[in-house]
Amino acid sequence: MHFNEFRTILQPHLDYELDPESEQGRVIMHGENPMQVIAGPGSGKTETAVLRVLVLMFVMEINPKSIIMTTFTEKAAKNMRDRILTYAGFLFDQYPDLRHQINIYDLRIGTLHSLCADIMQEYRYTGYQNFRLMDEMEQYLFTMQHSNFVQDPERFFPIFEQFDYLFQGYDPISGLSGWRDHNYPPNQWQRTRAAILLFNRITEGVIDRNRMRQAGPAWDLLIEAYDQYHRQMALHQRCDFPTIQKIFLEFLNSHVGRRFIEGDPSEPEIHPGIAHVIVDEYQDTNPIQEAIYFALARGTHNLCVVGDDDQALYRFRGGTVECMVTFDHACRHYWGMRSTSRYLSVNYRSHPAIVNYCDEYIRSFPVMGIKGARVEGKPQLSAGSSITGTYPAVAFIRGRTIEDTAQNFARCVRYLLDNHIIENANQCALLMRSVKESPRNAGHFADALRDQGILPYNPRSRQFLEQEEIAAALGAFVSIIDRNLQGIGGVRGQQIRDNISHKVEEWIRAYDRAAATSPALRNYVDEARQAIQTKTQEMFQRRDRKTKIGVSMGDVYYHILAHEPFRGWQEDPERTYRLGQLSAIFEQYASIPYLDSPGSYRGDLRASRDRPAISFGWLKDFYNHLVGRLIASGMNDPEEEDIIAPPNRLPIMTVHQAKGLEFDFVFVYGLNRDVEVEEAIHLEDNFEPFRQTQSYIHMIQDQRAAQDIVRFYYVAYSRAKWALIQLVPDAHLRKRPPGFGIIGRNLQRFRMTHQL
DNA sequence: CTGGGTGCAGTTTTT
DNA sequence: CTGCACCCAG
Repeated sequence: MHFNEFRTILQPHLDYELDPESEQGRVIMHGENPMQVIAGPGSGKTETAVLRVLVLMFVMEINPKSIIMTTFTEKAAKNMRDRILTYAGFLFDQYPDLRHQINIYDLRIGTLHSLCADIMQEYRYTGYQNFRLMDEMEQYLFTMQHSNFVQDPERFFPIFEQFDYLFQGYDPISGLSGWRDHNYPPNQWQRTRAAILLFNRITEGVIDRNRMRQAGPAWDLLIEAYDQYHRQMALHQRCDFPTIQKIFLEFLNSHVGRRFIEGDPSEPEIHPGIAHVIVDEYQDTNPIQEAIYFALARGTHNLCVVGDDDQALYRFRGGTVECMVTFDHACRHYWGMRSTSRYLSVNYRSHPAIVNYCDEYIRSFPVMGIKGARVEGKPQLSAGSSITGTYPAVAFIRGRTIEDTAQNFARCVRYLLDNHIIENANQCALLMRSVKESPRNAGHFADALRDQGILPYNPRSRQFLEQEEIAAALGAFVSIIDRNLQGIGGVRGQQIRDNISHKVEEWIRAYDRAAATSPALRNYVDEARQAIQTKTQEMFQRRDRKTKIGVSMGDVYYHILAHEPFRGWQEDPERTYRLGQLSAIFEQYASIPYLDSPGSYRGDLRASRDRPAISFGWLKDFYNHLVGRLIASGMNDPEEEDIIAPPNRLPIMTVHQAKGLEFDFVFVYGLNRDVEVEEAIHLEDNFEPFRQTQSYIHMIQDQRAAQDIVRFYYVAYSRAKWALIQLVPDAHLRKRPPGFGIIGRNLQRFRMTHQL
């Protein structure tokens, strides 16, 4: 198909001109060799990437199977796939025969992790056979129980000292902040968290292990712990998120991988090779992902990366905007060639005043002018949307206290609705750092909205454990296995014991409330407890040296759910979803094998050898590992998959959640975020000397911390289409001289706008 | 408008 | 434990 036909078919479905001579057109029509597309907010970067893929398939007649397209999140990947299917549908409608020639479903599109898993599966790569990819919770439980870093703190003490900054934060379980007494190791939860951070860093940072080993005893020990953790994963056929990428990189360098990348002329249908690699959200790429992309495209050099260096938000995950800023450098390093740079700088999303505000905002910070902070030669944003009007498109709302500010905000939304400036509350969004409904965070805002008769939509408020059905299910479970809460006595640390028993008592009260309406539930719980009691008694009298009771956690849990009120609750999809999540967590815990006895799992209730009861050690581990983790983590409510916010609900979200989205009215709260050098920055610096690809950019920690904050607000501000309204309680202005530091400048800038 | 005392709550994000 | 939001006295 010629491009002109392609354009004629699609143009009626687009709200902009598809022009091959425009900057967008040049991206779409770009042929061979590496290209980076630097695209500002609202410039249609995903649309451009999608059209490029369509042109590759329909105009340039590239086999879909040889095109790889990836992005950062599942949601974004789904969005891209949907758009491609929609546009491809229009093209097929005009040329039905093409359906037989172009199989759109062959396109390799998804998050990098899902592609890694799929491709290695397809090629039956021996390094990744029957592995279970662990999610965050599983990795946590697995690491806690299988890593010597956690299990043998004496040996790895030097690492704790070396990375003491990983133990500085507040620990919700022990109620302590920081690692106070260096005569003792940090507690097991802190050690687990640190182990995961360090292990993930080593993998994601593409670390040269030999260089690290030679750097000193603590580094040598770290590699020892890392290797031991990886041996455990291999032994138990498990894999974590960074490691699947590491294995994939090994696959790409293997014989099979070569066939995948370069193709197999004897079977071109099955192994066409990789012709094009297109990566969206490239600014959040980490070194191992960069290595994967350059490996995938090594045959043709057709690597197209799309992103906005100013919207990099994922340093905590090892993401480094450096990958974007130094893309050209990387192309020279890997392939000895230069890349083409394209800039999409017309914003089609926002009112010109907002575009201006965002652009001036990011350029007003001297720290953003440092070499390496932004892509060189990046043009200013220009406004291209049809939104006009002389109303105050950038404004702020003040209040004496947080509560006042929240009420003024809710009144403003009410006003917008009453005067039909907006038709639906879901045209707005409230963006803030934490959406927990506590007084410092979203609490007052959610309440104020409700007072105005506007329901907030806040599925990520992490109120999992506070939900009646969850508390009741856990309470029933504990009532069966440990009615007197004896196992809690095995948890070390007074404060920790208190916190855990406080929570567990809450659950038991919730169970009591549920049982009050359901005698059958109470019957079951009492009988089950009795049965376990009898069974352990028998085993004890028989002097049975085995400890298997023959009952699993899952059995008990599902029997609980089979009774009222849980049965009735299962008609509510949200409650069902939450109970399902709890069962998944139980299942994850249950499936963790014991270190010493293969074939036996945590999920099997164990009897004590010394007393007629459930094993104290088993109960202790249950509280320590599962209950402790549940209390510390906080889980989110189910979210509607395709809907950002249901009708008549006002979404409250974090800036990260809002990334990639747009709203007519955006309210931003929490402009007083302070510059702090977080642990991700320390880790970056600590691991930098061992990276296989050395960094070209050297910025001091404070500069990187400041840039992160500027980018954070930039993402928030640039979500707004019609109006951007900042919410500022007086307390946030105190002790912050305008113009002083990042926050002061932030505050100075909003003061130049209108007060509502 | 400032400073000290009191009371309460305790990041966030992804695969 | 630390840090902030808020209150009230000056």
